[in-house]
Amino acid sequence: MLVNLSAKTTRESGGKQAGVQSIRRALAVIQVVADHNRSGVGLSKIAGEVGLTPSTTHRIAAVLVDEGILSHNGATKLYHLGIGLYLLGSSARQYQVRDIYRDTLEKIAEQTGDTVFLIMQSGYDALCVDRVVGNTPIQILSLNIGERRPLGVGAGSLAILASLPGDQRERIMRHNRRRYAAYPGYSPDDLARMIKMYREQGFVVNTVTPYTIGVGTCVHDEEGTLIGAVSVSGIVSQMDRKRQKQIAALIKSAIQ
Amino acid sequence: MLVNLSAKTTRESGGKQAGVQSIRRALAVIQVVADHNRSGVGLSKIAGEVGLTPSTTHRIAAVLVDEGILSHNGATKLYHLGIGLYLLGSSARQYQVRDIYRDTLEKIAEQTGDTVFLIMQSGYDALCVDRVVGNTPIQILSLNIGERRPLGVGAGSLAILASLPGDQRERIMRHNRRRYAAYPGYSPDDLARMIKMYREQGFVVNTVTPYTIGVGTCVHDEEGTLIGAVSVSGIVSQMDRKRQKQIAALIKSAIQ
DNA sequence: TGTCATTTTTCACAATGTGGAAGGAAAAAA
DNA sequence: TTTTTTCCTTCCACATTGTGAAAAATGACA
Repeated sequence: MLVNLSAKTTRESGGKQAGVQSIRRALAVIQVVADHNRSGVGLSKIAGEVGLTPSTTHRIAAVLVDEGILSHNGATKLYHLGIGLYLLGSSARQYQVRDIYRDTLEKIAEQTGDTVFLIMQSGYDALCVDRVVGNTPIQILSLNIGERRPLGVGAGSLAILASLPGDQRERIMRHNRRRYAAYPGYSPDDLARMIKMYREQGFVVNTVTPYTIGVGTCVHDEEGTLIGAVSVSGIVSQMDRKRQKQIAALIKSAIQ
Repeated sequence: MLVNLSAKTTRESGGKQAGVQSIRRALAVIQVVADHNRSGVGLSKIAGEVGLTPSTTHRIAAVLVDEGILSHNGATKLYHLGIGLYLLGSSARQYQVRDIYRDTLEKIAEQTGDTVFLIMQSGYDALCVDRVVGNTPIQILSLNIGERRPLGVGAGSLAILASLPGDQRERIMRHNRRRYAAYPGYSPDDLARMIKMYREQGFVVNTVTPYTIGVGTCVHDEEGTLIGAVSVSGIVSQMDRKRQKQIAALIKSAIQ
């Protein structure tokens, strides 16, 4: 074998799981085409960039075209992204707000030096839609983009829960009751206290990962509809009461 | 084998090409998750819908999660679409206008009964971004969504070329000179004549597929920037000069 | 505590995916 | 024009990769 992408000489060695080579390769092909989507890419260039033989690349690209993920121009022989990929991506519209708040998050991260999160509600969950890290040496990365937590767990997550109408909030908390048990400091009493805090002062402060503190507040659109929440996380020692208030004020002014 | 998705008993039988089973399966898994993206889906439901065993489905879903295409909630065991899929879909932004003009195209298709196309420029190509078929028994489907033609070939395509500034137009026509040769009725003289027609009367009429005629005109945004073109295709016998003008007027009023 | 419904891991087997080689097709050079 | 080069596509023997039944693990519910 000329190329050995995932460095696997025998099954299961190397660490990566086995049995999915071709799927990984297909995704790599799609990524290369995405990188050259504007002008299009030829087969041999794709093959070169993913490190496969032209024949294997051709077979993979042919299925992707057949499935509408890529499109192929018979005259120019160039591959572009297909309508199928766009439609699939459009199904993932939970991430759309990301584009709107990117700049705002970056601004907050720059001014605080801490990690900033954009959180949205998704059913009974809080979904992390975006994350920007600051330039402070210690960053809180316990929550990745695309990850979910029970609605209520985490600063942004809790801010959303607290600002929901009472009946919805009750239903969600009842549904998540068992899930809260996995997090220390999320007893019904703790939750009630934090929700009250949010309603009184307009932001919430809490801890999910030990030794860290998050400060969060909700984001609404011009009409006052709830969109999601923005939160900033740092280590406990750098998050005294005064700084918490400053950060809450900073978030609010950044999101207008 | 319990299930036989692409009906393939021995290699290469059945018609579909061999050697890509797992990629097709992975795409099927993504599609099922997309269908249940709002609420999330469990493994056994995915397995049931794509017709695979839980173990195979699990392996496929695990790679997709690892690659960020899907996301998986460890607590609820539900799968959702991942940020990776959204980002890939965002790379295919050439299809974005589609969402804006969908309704307009459908309206035109209903009123004319013919096939309506939304065409955009993409480099030296015209890209078919959307297509809506009418209710007339004969429909012109020679151009599929995602397909490309040299800019200038086709009614919408030609309308775009004709409305570009002179120097750009020259450069594109020079680049495409050889490609035009594949289409009858696309000599330099023919092209010049059709471009002149567009500039004089605001729409263009031409033939790519024999026995069919397309009528096309450009779409601009509020500021007058060129977005693309809309065209209507029907069979020659139903496209006399009078109807061509009617259709051109109809398109123009529909797109405002 | 035990039962039931899931998800996850394991493993022997062969079907699927592989890439070298050869055939085409089209562009570039002579 | 013909030759050379480059790139795309098809073919096929081989073994790596993907498969699914079964077993193990997890968790919900009573």
